[in-house]
Amino acid sequence: MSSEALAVAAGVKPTQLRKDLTYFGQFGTRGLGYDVDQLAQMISDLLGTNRLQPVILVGVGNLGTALLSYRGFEQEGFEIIAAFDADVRRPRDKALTVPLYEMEHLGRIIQDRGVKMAILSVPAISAQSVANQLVDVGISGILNFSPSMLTVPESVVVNSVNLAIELENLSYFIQQ
Amino acid sequence: MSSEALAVAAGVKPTQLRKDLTYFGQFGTRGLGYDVDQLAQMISDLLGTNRLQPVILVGVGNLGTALLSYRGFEQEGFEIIAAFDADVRRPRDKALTVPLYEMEHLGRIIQDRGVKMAILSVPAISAQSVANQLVDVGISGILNFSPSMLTVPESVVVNSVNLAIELENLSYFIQQ
DNA sequence: ATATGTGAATAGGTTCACAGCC
DNA sequence: GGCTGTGAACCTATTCACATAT
Repeated sequence: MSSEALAVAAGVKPTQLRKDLTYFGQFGTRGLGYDVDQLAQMISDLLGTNRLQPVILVGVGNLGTALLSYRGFEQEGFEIIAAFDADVRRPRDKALTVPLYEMEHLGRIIQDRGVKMAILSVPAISAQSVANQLVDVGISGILNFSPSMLTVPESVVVNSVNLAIELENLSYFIQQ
Repeated sequence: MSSEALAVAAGVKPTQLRKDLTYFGQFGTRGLGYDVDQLAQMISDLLGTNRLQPVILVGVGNLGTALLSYRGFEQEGFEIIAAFDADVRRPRDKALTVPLYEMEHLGRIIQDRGVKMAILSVPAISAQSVANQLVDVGISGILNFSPSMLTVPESVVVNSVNLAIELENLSYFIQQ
């Protein structure tokens, strides 16, 4: 497949796609294009999604519950192996398939299962305190859904997704 | 409040914050800083979040249900006034507070309520077809949660959030 | 003939440094 | 004295143009 065709599929320009790929090596054949399987394998290796990665989720409220039942993660090679909440007895409307634990078991489970990444879906007010706990037990990546700035050591990576801001963004660009 | 203090709160550099603000005007006082209330008002005007904006949601599955019960949107001035699904009778585990309609009522409700923006949380397979329907009934902004590239007319703005990609992103940066 | 890989050119965004104003 | 606003300098990212390989 040519960079032209791949670029159309990805919604970028062909030169952009080629330039980006070359930062990681040479994967195409001149006059021919790219081997899609080989390319997918390479990207999967690069992202670490070639083998199933265990992930935990902290904060099983509305959003947390939805993220637990969201199929998209496992399709990309992630498995949410455990969920944690400050109140495990709080009423929840769905029979969870993922085991739900008290916060005190965080350290043990992360260590036992070699978990590197955590999904954080707690209210803004407790986000920093839970982030601190995650850092303490050795988590190295946090996907933060709470609308708050997290302060963490340099060695820990935070990726924040703020759903309300995504809507605000859209609201700005459609200028009413 | 100084740009220094605001920048710390926002997690950016003070010069960045000042430069960005000046693209929309002059809001600070030299030697003194910014009036926070006035600044918040200005940004709210700019984003169109100064008055409550009606929004609809299409696709009431796992993620859609969660988004409906997510409080973050209304806090920022958005109200999800209606939800739509191809199958309104599909079993759902939560008593929805938002009215749920068949897709055929899309046009009428959008017109009646002056809705400009839609949240799209349908499976990837039906995303483009539903996006087309949204465009047809006059929606001008789509917040897309499905893992697919949407093709829409120039006049329509799409903002895509792919939760799995956000995790992959994190996975890459923590290089295992 | 066709399509990649890449240096050079261009565009875009961030930071610096300081003049200007309170 | 303190802090904003902003041109200039710098850095990063995208696009062009074409040599290179099949």
